[in-house]
Formats: sequence, structure tokens, C-alpha cells
Amino acid sequence: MLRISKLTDYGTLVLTHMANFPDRLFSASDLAGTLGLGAPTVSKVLKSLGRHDLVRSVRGLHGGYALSRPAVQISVAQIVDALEEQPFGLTECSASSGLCDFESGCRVRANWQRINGVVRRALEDVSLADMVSPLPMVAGSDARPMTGPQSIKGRIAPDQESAR
Amino acid sequence: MLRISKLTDYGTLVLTHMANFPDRLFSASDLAGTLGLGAPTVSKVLKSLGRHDLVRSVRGLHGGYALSRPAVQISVAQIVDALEEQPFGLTECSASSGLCDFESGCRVRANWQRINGVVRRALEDVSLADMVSPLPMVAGSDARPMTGPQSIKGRIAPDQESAR
DNA sequence: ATAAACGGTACTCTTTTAGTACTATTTAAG
DNA sequence: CTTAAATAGTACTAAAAGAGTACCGTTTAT
Repeated sequence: MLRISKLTDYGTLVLTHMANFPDRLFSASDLAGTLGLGAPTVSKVLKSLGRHDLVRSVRGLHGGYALSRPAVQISVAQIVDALEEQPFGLTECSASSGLCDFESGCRVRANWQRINGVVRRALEDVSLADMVSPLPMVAGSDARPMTGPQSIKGRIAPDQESAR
Repeated sequence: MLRISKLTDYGTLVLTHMANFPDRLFSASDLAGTLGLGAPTVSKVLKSLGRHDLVRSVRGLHGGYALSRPAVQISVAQIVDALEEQPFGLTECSASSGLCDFESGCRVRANWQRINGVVRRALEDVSLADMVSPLPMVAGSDARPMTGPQSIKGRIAPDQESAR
């Protein structure tokens, strides 16, 4: 555990891509094709993002999605909030109270909440713009597929652990 | 998601309790009774903790477990490492490489790894001693049960979200 | 009127997590 | 030297969560 869900991962991917072309409308199937994800899945992600006002949608023929505000104003924390189902928190009792009879005297809980705060702040400090940063693609060249977990079926044995 | 597993939660609970009596040996069933957890579950947790040298075990009659070193030298990150099954990482590709064909050009991955680092550091900065801190219990009074998720069956609807 | 798009709900399949059961090994005590 | 209380390890089962899909409704340019 301690993972974000795949939907959240897809979300960052989709939003990152959209951030490269702030003025264009993307249909769900467009994005699915470009990013190598399933069309219904992308649709689902975009719907959730829309409910949380991270993207705006245009309905009808030639409709689609675009970022609802500049990428600098969208934080990773907001993406997580939009796509994770359970409320933010490393433990159940750090996300909501009333779960356990000893809350008042529970040191452990208080400390998990503190840790929680640090993690959350880390996510708030990274914006979508940061995720795109130094390599904006040339407008119009939409063909290059980006990386995405779903597109990988044959998983190779991990040969390395990164950030220990 | 973005949760630690229950086993990890139990682990912090167990270790926190043991840290109050560094010189005593605790049997798995002792701890289970005191903390209100299932005996086999506690056993499982302690075994994993033992493999990672966070507790030492004494076998045989009157055996049991104790912390393998002072609580100050045990970090939450180490507990997580011992009890989470998958390697630390918010996304699959931030924990191990070779999962995806576009790693080299993938900005998103690089940024998740950065976020990862921050989160991990937060966990490393909190020691078991911090979790116990200002209220060491009087040695010998072992009866007071501490809080634990497993002991709560009838879950009440969350009425509040804490750290937003 | 039609087709291409979004919107919502509900369902199913798979994976992961949680918990349990069983058996072997160790060791103090009688 | 036998017994009982403890840890050690493995394997299994059941429940929960995640991921993906399908279906039907609504909107709107042509």
C-alpha cells in the first residue's frame, strides 16, 4: 500500500497531457488513443475531474474537455482528492473521527495526523505545471504516445529500488 | 487509497505499547489481549517485525518479544517497510523501473519520485519514541487497553473530516 | 433527424488485504 | 525426559477494494 490508485495515476497523465494544449478541447476517446488507455476508463476519470472542477466540459457534437484553470493553479493534492474515493488520510482514524473509543488518549492517532499533514503539504506543493515543466510539446503534434501503466501488460521483474 | 495497511497500523500500536516497557518480554497473546486485537494477527505482525530486526524474540517457554533497540532508533518508515508488502512508492513506476517503455522521457514519473522522497522523509523523521512521547505509563500497570482499529466492529458514520 | 460527444449509474471481474489454521521447533520446569 | 508454553513458517480462505465495462440518457452542431 501507500499507493495512489491507478485512476489517480491516469488522472495526472491525462491532465499533464491536456496542460500542453490549454486551448484545445480533447474528447475522451482522443485522450485514450493518445495515451494508450481504455476509452471508458479515461471517460470515468474525466467525469470525476469535472465534478471537482479541474476540467470543464463542453457537451454535444465536437464537445470535449479542457483544463478549467491554468496548470499552475492545479495541485497534485487536488487531483488526488478528485480521484481517490476515500477521504485523504494514511489511517482510517486520521481521516475521520468516531471510529474508536480511545481517541482522546490516543497518542498514536495524533501522530498519524501530524504525519498526514506533512504528506498532504507535499502534494499541495506540486502543481500540474511542475509535472509538465521543461518540455512543452509543439502544438499540433499530438501523435506521440505518453507513458501509462495500463499499456504495460507483461510486467518485468523489478531490478531496482529507487528512492530508499 | 494512500493508506497504510491495517497490519502496519497494528504494528505501530504494538510497538508503541512495547516501547513503554523496554525491559519486559511480551508474548503475542499478551499483546493481543491488552490491545484488543486477534492473537494470530498480532503473531503475524510480530513475526514480520522480527524479520526486519525491529523486535527480537525469545523462543520457548516464557519467551516473547521485546524491542530490538531503543524506540528513538526506530522510525515509522522502518515499520512501514517491515509490514507493507510492496516496496515503498506512491506509484508502481516510482517504486521500481522497467515497467513502462517511456521512462526516459516521462516527466510524470520523475515528479512522482520526487514527491515520493518527500513523503518518505516525513516517515523517517518520526520515531517510535515520538509516538509514545509525553505520557509514559507506570511500569506494571499493564491493564489499560489502548485503541485499535480491529476492536471496533460497529463503525459509525464519519461525521467530520480532519486535516483538509 | 442524426451522430458525436458528455453524464450517470450499476455491474462484474480481478487483485489485494485480512485473518485463520496447521505444523514444526524451541526451551524452562517438573 | 516428558510436558507445556511459547515462537517460526507456510498455506489457505474469505472479505474488501479497485479496475474496468456496459448501458442508457442528455446535449448540440450539422
